[in-house]
Amino acid sequence: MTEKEKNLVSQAIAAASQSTGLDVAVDQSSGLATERMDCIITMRGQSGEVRLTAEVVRNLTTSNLGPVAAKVKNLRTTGLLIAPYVNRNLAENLKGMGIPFMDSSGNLFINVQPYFIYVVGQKRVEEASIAQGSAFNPMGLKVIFTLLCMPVRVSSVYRDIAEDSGVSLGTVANTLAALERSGFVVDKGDRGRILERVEELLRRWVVEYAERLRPKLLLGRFSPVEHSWRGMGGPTHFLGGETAAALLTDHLKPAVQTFYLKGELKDFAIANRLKKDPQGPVECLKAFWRFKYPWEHGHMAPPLIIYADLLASGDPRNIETAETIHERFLAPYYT
DNA sequence: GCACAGCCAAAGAGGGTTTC
DNA sequence: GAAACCCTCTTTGGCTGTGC
Repeated sequence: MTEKEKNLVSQAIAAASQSTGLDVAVDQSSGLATERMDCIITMRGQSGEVRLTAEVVRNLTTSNLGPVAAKVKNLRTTGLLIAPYVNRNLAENLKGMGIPFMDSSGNLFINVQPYFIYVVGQKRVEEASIAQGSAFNPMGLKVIFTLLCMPVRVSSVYRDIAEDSGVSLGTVANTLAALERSGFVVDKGDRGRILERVEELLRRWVVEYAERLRPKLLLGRFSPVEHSWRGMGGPTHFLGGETAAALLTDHLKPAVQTFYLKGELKDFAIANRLKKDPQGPVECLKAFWRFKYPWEHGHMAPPLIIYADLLASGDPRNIETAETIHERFLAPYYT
């Protein structure tokens, strides 16, 4: 965790102690003082003690609620989301999903035996902005995406990684250095570099992608004149999100059709008779990766993109389908 | 000596904030 | 709402180190 994330944890703990009267603290043996992202929060009162594995999220919004929720749910122990501020709407959503949270203003939801605590509506306190580790800025996320799609690439020379990721050499150097500092990349000297804690890196990438990179990739939304997404996808555009997931799992009827474009938006819109509509069900994003993902569904975006799109939607059925995508197309390559 | 890989400093671009 | 300012991020280009 960065210093500012540690500060956020400290603020949230202090606020939680005040609003609940419980003794809330960080288990110092859990790794808060290290570079690890998680830490263990203990809550003690007359009824007993509970231990929760905390995940710090700098900027919790409805758009990244899905991936964040999935990440916390996937923790092996009971998770706890710590954010700078959780408004009433977000609090209701998190409570509905059964995800414990606390913020630096004293809002919190805990439903872990023997405690049930729900505090909402506390006003936002002045918050320190949480600095982002440089690996998880938009350009860094492109590099990490390349490494997650092709883990062997981590041992390639910087220039090849830069080319595949569509970023500069300096960005690759900065990103790999940051990943090394956080233990996601280990330099084995003559034996090259290796990716570590891949699953954790993947979960973190998905959250940060929804929040920081995906909004920058959005080229526009459209209404289809004809409803004919089946059979689409090719060298200049890839199916993503619900559209690809529907074909891969037969578990969804896509409400939103997502396309990642290599070519010009104008050409794609004309060819497919799309009408500009900010609320339309067709979304077009820029395909930022430069490599050919090695799988049989060449007309689709890489599975990591599909997985991230589904989680970013925040829809419970999409989140369920995302986990199917994860089990079938991602997990086998990381474990 | 040459080619390649990695690192680093400086400059530019872009986005956010403040002021009028 | 527009302009000015500031800060952060990213790229560029050159330097150094290493291997052949």
